[in-house]
Amino acid sequence: MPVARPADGAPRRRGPRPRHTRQDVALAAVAIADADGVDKVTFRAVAARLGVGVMSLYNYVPDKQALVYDMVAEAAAELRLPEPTGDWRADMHGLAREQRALLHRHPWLVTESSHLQPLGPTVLAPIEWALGVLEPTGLPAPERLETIALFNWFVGDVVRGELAARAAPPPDSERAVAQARQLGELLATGRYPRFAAAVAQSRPPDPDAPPYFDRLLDRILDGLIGVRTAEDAG
Amino acid sequence: MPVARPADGAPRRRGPRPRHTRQDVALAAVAIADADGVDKVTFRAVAARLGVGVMSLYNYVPDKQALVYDMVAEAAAELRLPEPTGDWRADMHGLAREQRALLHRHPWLVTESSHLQPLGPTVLAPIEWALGVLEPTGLPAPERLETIALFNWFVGDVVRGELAARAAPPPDSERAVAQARQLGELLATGRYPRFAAAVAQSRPPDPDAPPYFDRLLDRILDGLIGVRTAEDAG
DNA sequence: TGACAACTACGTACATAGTACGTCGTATGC
DNA sequence: GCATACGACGTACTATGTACGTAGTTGTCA
Repeated sequence: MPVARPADGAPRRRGPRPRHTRQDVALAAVAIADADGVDKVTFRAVAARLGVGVMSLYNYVPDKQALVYDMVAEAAAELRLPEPTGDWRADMHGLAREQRALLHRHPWLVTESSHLQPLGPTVLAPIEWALGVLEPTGLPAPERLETIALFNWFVGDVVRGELAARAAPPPDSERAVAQARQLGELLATGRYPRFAAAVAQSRPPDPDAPPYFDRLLDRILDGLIGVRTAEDAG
Repeated sequence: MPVARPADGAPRRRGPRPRHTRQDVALAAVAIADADGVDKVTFRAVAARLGVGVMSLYNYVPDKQALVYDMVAEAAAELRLPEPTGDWRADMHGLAREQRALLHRHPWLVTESSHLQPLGPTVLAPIEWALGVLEPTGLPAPERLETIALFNWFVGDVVRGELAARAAPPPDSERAVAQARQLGELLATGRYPRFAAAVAQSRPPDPDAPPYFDRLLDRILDGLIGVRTAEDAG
C-alpha cells in the first residue's frame, strides 16, 4: 500500500520529482468544496482539477478521511490571530468574528470538522492563542481549555443556524413541499400552540445586523466566565 | 418513480396487503445502526433484516435520506417529557439528561440529525415542551426558540465529545499512532506552552461523575438565559 | 362472477464512489 | 552508467443508491 510521503520536509531521494504537494491536493479539494459543495469532493474531481490521474493522489494522501482532515487544517490556517489586547472579552469577540467569517467562507466546515481532527499547527494555534487571552480571567488551565471548547461549539452552532436560514433548500423541491405540507397539517391540529406562535412571531433573522451576534456572544461569555460569583469559589 | 404510500392512515385500496409498514422499515434501520453503526445501514441490510427484496423498500420510503429522517424521528419518540415543575432550570436539566441518554443509546443521532429534519410530531413535541418550560423566563417566543436550538446543539456537542472519548479509535490504529506522534513532535517544539500545560494538568474526564454534565449545562444556561439583568430590559 | 386496474414485490442493471494492485518510466546515488 | 527507489496512473473490484420493467395479488365494478 502506498503511504503518504515519508516526511514533508525530508530531502528528496530518487525518482521523478512529485508534480504537486500534499497541500496542493488539500487546496484543490477546498476549492471544489467551496464552489460545488463538499459532496462534490471526490478523488476523481480533485485529480481532474490538478490534471493528474486519480490514483496519483494516493501518493500524497493515504485516504479520503485524511484529505478531509487536511481540508479542515488548511481552512484553519486562514484564521488571523492579532496580538492580544489584554481585554479578554474584546479579544474573544474578535476571535468569534474571525471564526464566524471563516465558517461562512467555508460552510462545509460545520459539517466536516470533528474532534477526531488531528491537532496540527493550524488547529492548535487558535487554541494556544485563546488560552493566553483567557489567562487574566484567573481560570485554571484545564477550565480555560473547556471554556474554549464550549466557545468554539457555540460559535459553530450559531453559524449552523445562520447557514440553515440562509441556504435553505430550494423551497419548491419535492421533499421541501411535502415537509411544508405535513408541518402545516400538524400545526393546524392545534397541538403545538407555542411553536406555532413562535414561528408566527419570528422575523426572518438578519444575520448581518451588527448587534445580533455580539449580543448572543456576550450572553454566552457571561455564562462561561462571567463575573465569578461567590458560589464558584468552592 | 414509486412514491411512498399515499397516506399512512388512508383506507387500503387494491392489490396485495403490504407486508410491513414504513415504521417497520425505520425501526429495522435503527436496530442496525444501534448494533453495527450507521454506515451499515444500507438498503440491502435493511431489506435482509425485514426478509424482503431490496427494491421493495421503495414502496415504503422514497429514498435513503427519508429513511434517515424516519430513523431520527423514531428515536425522538423515545424522549420522555414529564410534566413541567415550574422550575425552568430544573426542567431543562431534566430534558438535557433525557436527550443525553438518548444520544448515548443511539450514537448515530449526533451525526445524522440536522436542521433539514422534517418537523414531525416526535420532533416537535420536545420543542413545544421546552417552549412552555421557558415561558417563565420572560423571553419572547422567537428568542426562546433560538435558545432551545442552541441548547439542543450544545447537548449534542457535549455528547459528541463524550462519544469521542469513549469510543476513541483503537489507539493503535495506524492513523491514531501517526496523529499522536505528530502531536508529540509539535508539543516538543515548545511553540504551544499553554496548551501543553493545560493538557498536562488535565485529569482524564469522568463523564459519569454527577457534577460534570450539569455543571457544564449551568454554565451554558447562564449564558443563554441567565439572570435577566437591567441591560436586557431595553 | 369475471375482468380490469391499482398496488405490492423484486430481479436486473447502471452510475458513482473509494481504493487495491501492478506496470512503467524517470531521476538520483553509487 | 546502471540499479533502484519512487512518482504516475490504467485497470479493475467492491459497495452503494436507485431507475426500470415485470410479475403476481386483490379489491372493485360491470
